[in-house]
Parts: sequence; C-alpha cells; structure tokens
Amino acid sequence: MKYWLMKSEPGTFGITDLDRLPEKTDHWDGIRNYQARNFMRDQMHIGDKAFFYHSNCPEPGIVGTMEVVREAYPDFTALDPDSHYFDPKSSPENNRWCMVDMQLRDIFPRTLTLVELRQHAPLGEMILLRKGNRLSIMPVTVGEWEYIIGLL
DNA sequence: GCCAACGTTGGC
DNA sequence: GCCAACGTTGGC
Repeated sequence: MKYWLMKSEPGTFGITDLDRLPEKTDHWDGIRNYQARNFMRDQMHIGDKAFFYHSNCPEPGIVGTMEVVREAYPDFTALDPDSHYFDPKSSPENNRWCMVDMQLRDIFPRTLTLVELRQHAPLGEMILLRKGNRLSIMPVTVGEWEYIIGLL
C-alpha cells in the first residue's frame, strides 16, 4: 500500500464537499499534469491512502485523509467542451487524462497547516515542502505519513 | 493581486 | 532538439 497527498482548492472542491457526497466518494477529475497523471495511472491502487490538502486558500494545509476506491479510468471532463478541464487534443479513443475515485476517511479536528509542517525537521524532505513544488498529486513516505498523523 | 517557479507549446 | 514565449500553480 502506498501513501499520497492530493491537492484541491477548497473554493472549488474542499473536504466538506466530499463529505456531503453519497458514500463520501468522488472522482478526482481535472488533473492536467503528466507527472501527477502518471502517479495515478501507474501507481495508485485500491486501498492506498491519501492526505486531502487544501491549496490556494487562506490557510493551506492537510485537512483529512481519503482512500482509493477505484483505480485509474478515463477522465470524461477532458472530452466535454463545456468543462473547464476540456482538452481539445483528447478523444474518446485517445483520452490523455485519467482519474481515480476517492472516498473520505477522516476529517482532522484541525488543519495541519503548511506553516506548521515546515516547522518539523523530519518532514524536510517532503515533496510538498520543496521549493517550487507544484505537483497536485504526490507520493508520501510511510514515515512522513505516520509522523504527520502523530501531530494531531 | 503579485510574482517565482515550473510545465507546455510551437517555431525554427 | 533547442529555447523563447506563454500559461498555470499556489504561497504570500
């Protein structure tokens, strides 16, 4: 089993939005970065766990956990001309993009903010904390996962 | 709203 | 295959 971190803007889709959905499950659509896509397509498996990270908001940070409940399948929003995520270079026969289904596990009692995470030396190597990082889906090591859970 | 960092595109 | 121009991300 692997561990991940997945970013979403709470103004678009936050953890409370996931909490309100049937089965607390949704497809993680709109990933338009090859590295993030490759992680989903090649390495994410049912049962993997992921941190839900709120980005581009007043208090960026980790707000809870999720679990992979469906492995990669075509991201239909790439084929929808009305979608913000429409990709004219994708077709039903050759859709460049994929998504996975995620189910909510825990909502943390407080946000583990980016500011707080940066204060912990054991997390110094986290991809999230590296300068210039922009990945929206990234792997997390077991050590990092357990350390972060321990901060709660 | 600014802007640094980085990814993607496309001309050559 | 290089690289300038452009677009996007996301913290601040």
